[in-house]
Amino acid sequence: MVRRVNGERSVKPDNDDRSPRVTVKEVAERAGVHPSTVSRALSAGTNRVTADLVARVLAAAEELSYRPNRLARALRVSQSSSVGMLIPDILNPAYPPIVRGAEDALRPAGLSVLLASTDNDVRREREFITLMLDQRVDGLLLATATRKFGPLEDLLRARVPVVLANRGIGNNPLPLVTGDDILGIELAVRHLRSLGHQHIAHLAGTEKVSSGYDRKRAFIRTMKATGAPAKPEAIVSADDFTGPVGITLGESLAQELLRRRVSFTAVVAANDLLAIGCYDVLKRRGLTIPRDVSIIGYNDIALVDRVSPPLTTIHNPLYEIGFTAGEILLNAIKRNGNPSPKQVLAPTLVVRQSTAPPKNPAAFPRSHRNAVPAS
Amino acid sequence: MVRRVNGERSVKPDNDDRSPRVTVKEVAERAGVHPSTVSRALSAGTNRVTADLVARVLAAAEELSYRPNRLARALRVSQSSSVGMLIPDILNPAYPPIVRGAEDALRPAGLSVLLASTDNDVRREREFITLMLDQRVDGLLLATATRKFGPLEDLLRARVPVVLANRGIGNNPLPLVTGDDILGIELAVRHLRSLGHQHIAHLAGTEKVSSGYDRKRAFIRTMKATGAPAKPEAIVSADDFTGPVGITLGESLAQELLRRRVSFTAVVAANDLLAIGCYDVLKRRGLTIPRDVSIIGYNDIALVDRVSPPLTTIHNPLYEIGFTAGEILLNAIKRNGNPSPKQVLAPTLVVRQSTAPPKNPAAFPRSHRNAVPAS
DNA sequence: ATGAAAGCGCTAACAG
DNA sequence: CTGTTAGCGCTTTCAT
Repeated sequence: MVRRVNGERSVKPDNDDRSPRVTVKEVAERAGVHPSTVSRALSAGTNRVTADLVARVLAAAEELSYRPNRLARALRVSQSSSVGMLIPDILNPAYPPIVRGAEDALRPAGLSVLLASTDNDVRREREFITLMLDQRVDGLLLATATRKFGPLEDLLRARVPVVLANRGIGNNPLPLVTGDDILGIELAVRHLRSLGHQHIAHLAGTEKVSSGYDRKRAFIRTMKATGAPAKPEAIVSADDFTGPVGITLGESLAQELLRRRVSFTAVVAANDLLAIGCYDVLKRRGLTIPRDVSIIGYNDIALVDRVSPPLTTIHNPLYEIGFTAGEILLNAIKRNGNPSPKQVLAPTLVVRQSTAPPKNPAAFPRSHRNAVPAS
Repeated sequence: MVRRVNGERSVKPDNDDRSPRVTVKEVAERAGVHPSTVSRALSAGTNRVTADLVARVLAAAEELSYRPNRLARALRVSQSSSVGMLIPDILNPAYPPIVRGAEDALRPAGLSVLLASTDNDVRREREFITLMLDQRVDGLLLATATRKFGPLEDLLRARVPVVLANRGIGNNPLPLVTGDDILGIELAVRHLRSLGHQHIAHLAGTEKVSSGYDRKRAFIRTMKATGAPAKPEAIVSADDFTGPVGITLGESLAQELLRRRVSFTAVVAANDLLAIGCYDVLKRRGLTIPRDVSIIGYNDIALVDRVSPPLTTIHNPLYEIGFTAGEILLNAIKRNGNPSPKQVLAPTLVVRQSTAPPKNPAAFPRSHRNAVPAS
């Protein structure tokens, strides 16, 4: 296609002026030994080769500034010393900490991580998974799983260690590390309830991923458990909209909520970005946070402690999730015991200034535990 | 070290129950042709193989769910179809957009991006560079360059296409894509000057990287050019502190500035994170932004439009920087002409609410262009 | 302890 | 147009 761009100067596929790199063979020549000896000296050191030969080989390698070709090595030993990691969106501030955690767990063991961002697109996800498999990664770290997870079959068949981070799949056959979404939402709702809120709305993430699904269910359950069952109209779901999770989506959800004319004095958002989007809409409507309505987010991403007002949120141990997932993957690769199928890390409530008692403190004694008819 | 965890079940290096994947050979057998024909059919399609053979091969490949081993291919053709990308810190919100841009430029061309975060550590940077070179990446995208750039020699010797993003090195022999830091700071300073500020401080980034260095120099120059030469004490530099760029560093810088008891009514920060750190310190001192002091940031990272008060800043086209760098690298890899040595993208001023005229509007008519004695 | 030879999976050069 | 042969750079038997 792009052939013959340069007319005269491309007789050969011009692979000649690129990196004529040093190989074991040349090191061997210089050290006066056989290539296989070089390999041994370099990997096993003085265990399988006499000390002075090791020295000679090392010297030769040094002088020629030899660097082993990892591709060749990987092909031979069928281990690439790399793992693939998939995240849904690199622009979503929740993921960098997870990535960082995973890297910190894997790197010291000599595993490099190949990162890819799928844009929440299942097609892209599939593509990347097969790409990484074709690359013969030693393991896979997925932070992109959806509840009904298409690639699952392929993955199980590929027999490569896989661990899920942050998002699980239904009836999970794969090890998973996640924050405790149920507990997190419980913390959020109870915080609001104890402040005196009775009418609480929920900006729900997509039910296609476990975090969205679990948080929504936990919301419903906890509301009921605390004697203030949520009205269905008070829950607006990301699934009714398109576009990436983010502030804009939060705006759409909040607008929809307002449109429904359901009364509420507080909202729990499925994540911080949605909460921020909600801020905007409410402010534009002339509402003040938290005086008119309280808002609580989820994840505790960077800078939400600086927005106006500072966001009360559920701190999700994102770094630890990534780190633990990395550790588990590492064990799986090294074949140390059986990985725990599921590891759930506890979130914490961090109270800042976006939540306060409702303006008209509801007549709602703390001891009262009976359900109020929904709607 | 972790040997013999499982006692009995590890006689062989247990490489037996892992992925017995299908190879060309097996596809060839099933299709009743020679392996090389399979290779041809799969890559050149109907150009170099009869249509029905192609069909048969494709069918066989499909049935066996054959996936080519990219490692083997890469070894053979000495092209890995991947490029390495280094960023200083994945937790710094300025970098994800650059990464995303680069990915968007490279992916459609079939190049996958291997990302690594160096933690601003030159040792780690070196490690990663050699690692990627050992991995035979087709090109390198560095957003980590320091002004005196250690690995330069190695890089030039390796003869692999390299392009720098966001940060240049002194007297650059490598293609570079960056925002126009000089212009950006000029915009910032002139904005403040036109508001009437005369005493402006600068929270400078490290001089070890071009952006920090250029911005600081531009600050000094523009201050002088607008007739308000900066006092040396009004410039505090990240180099006097340790730790990662971030909010905490911004706090340290601001504290140091205060400690120096130099008077100022505005500060231009070398980046948004420093500006946010400055917010905190000033607020804690009981100062109000922008009433008591104006602050302007740099980069326009996510959420700074939501902090309190919304940050006036210089919008750096980060995504475009990444994208353009990716394109240039792509051209270099494909050998299309010579890459432009340097491409500078224009930033823009985005005025929000952290800047305002100084409390005591200086007697400083717009037409006045003479220097005021410094200190 | 070291050398020889084979082969990981693929593709390119050469015949026919 | 297709089969044969060889080899990318490395490691790992197998001999010696």
